[in-house]
Amino acid sequence: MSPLKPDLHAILDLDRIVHEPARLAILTVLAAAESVEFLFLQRITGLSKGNLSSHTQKLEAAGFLETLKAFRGRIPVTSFQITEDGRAALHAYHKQLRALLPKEGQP
Amino acid sequence: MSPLKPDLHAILDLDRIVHEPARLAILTVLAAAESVEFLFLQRITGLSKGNLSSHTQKLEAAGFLETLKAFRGRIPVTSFQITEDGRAALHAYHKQLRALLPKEGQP
DNA sequence: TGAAACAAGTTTGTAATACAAACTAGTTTT
DNA sequence: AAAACTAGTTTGTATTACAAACTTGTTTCA
Repeated sequence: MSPLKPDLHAILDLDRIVHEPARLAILTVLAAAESVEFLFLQRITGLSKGNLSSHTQKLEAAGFLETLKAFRGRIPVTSFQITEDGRAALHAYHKQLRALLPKEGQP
Repeated sequence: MSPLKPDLHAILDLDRIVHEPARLAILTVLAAAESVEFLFLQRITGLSKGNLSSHTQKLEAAGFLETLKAFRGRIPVTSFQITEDGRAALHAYHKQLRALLPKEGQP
């Protein structure tokens, strides 16, 4: 069988929740920290508040992160934590990408 | 500066034309052959005709492939060829992905 | 011969999406 | 107490991915 075919299906089967750049960026940050605050996330990603809010909601609906609402003094602070499922999904996504990326300098 | 930030922008700057899985699959096939016929492409990707047609149109509009219409006997046959721009975009995309993928087995 | 089935794509309609503007609810400043 | 600020969410919109239905032509069959 052609060596191309499996790669093609790997491409078409990529997890779309993770594949979206904004969400991949969010998960990447969350994977590197215990927990991350909304405003910090907004600043380093450059996403608008509305857009960030909807992506985190989508990631939460997928079970890939948890939202923690707290107060600092009297100001509300929303933080996010990646879940085990989220970490697994991110690793699986990385693995899929590695599998379909040609080696550097390959035709 | 945090080592995370550049990666984040690499993620958010991914070329959306190439990033879409269906189109990435198409470009991947085209990059491996002189030219590829519509129906062959449809069969190995599993995309519907309509979907394949609109993705190839989008890739053509981006200048990433060329559409060649011919006849085999009296039956029309549409073939596609990746352009230099398309190949460059695909390679750039691969490079960006490599840059942002953590090494295997890294936290 | 002409009707029905088939081939190769394209156009059209639709549901889902990404995104930012506008809004909400509360707090601090003036 | 009014104005300005903070932290997010909801709403509206333009784009998109996708498949169903259509178009144009060819072959088969009655």
